[in-house]
Amino acid sequence: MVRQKIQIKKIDNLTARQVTFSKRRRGVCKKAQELSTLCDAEVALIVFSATGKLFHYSSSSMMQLIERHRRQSENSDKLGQPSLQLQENNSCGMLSKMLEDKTRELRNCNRQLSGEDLQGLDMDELMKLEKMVPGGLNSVKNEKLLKEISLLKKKESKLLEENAMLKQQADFMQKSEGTVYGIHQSNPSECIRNSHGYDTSLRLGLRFSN
Amino acid sequence: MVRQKIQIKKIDNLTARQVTFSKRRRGVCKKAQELSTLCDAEVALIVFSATGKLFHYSSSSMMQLIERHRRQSENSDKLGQPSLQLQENNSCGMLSKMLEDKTRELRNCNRQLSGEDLQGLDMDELMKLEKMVPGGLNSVKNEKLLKEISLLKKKESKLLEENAMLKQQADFMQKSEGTVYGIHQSNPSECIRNSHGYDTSLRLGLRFSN
DNA sequence: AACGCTATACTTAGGCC
DNA sequence: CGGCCTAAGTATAGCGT
Repeated sequence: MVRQKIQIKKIDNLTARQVTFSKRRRGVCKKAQELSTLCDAEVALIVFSATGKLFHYSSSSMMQLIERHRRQSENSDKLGQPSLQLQENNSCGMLSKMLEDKTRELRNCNRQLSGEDLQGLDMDELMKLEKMVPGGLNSVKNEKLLKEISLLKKKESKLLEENAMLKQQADFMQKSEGTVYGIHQSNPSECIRNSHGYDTSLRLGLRFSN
Repeated sequence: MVRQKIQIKKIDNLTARQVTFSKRRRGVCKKAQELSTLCDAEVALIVFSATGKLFHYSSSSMMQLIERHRRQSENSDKLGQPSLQLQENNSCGMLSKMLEDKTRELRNCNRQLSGEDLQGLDMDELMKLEKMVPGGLNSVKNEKLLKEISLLKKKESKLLEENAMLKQQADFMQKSEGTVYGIHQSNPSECIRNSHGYDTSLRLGLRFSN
């Protein structure tokens, strides 16, 4: 329960990641808003969740801010770009290059999933693939095994408890045939305790004297 | 020198405002970055200082994110934007849309490879998969876990057996004695119940005649 | 999944260079 | 403007519900 310092890297556990996302997303939004208010700045924030959901904040008009950003960043690129036209072409070119990359990556990915052999890939691509497969299967499986173990352990202790109970019961019956069964407990030391230290006889609503 | 809680309103003092701006701007940027890394989200942040200076951060391509935002928010603006045609004709937009599709597809792919989609599978299916996947899953650790599980299962069945026997014994003794164990509750209010309010004696399969 | 809690990690106001 | 410092104020990880 002691909060740990966390590494800034992708959170493995899906649920935890979603929870953190929703918490931190609100956090960032708040910060962005505060910045805008406190310092009279214009702020736009766009967030896409891993599942593609969109969240955004902007201190004024998002469109306006984006427009302004586009103009300004063009200007700051200004080291004598041959022409605006060319630059536009460049962004398109960049996009299409990225598209190409993604397509190739995707192809590798599918190959991997369908178990095709990787003979045709070169070293670089193999390295990339290695990074992409972090032994997820192993970890999922391990988790399952661990869960099963803990479940079994719980079962075991329950059974043990019940067992002890029954034994005691049998013992008692043998010893005290025909006696009176009062509701007092004269000897605390005979109190039946389970592994948790609780007096189980209480739970049964039974009391036996001897 | 005692730090005050600050109001979220424009800071009057110019210098203080600038200092705060620069500090908080970095703060927000960092948060945005962390969000993107931790939660596998795409984040774009645009900030204009009051003096018009531009700062920005984006987890991937700012252009792509803005494009995507534009499309997505148009979609949520619903029907018949006249700009739809225009948008389709915009080659950058089209490229970026394709890129986005690929990215999403790739993400799904990677998710599958990294095991997130395997959470729903049961052990048998996992074992099957294990045989299909080349990476050495026959780790010592796994074997140990499996051994522990089988041990626990053995224990469990032993206990169950023993338990059943004891119960039988108890039953038998009760019947053969045919006696009354004064546990009948003349006063319901005296029934001791556990914290859940259940009468546990039932759960133990014990019966007392009266 | 969203909300509440609490201890702890992180951010940052206010100083001073 | 950017660093460094400290104490105060906030955000949030890890729980439970």
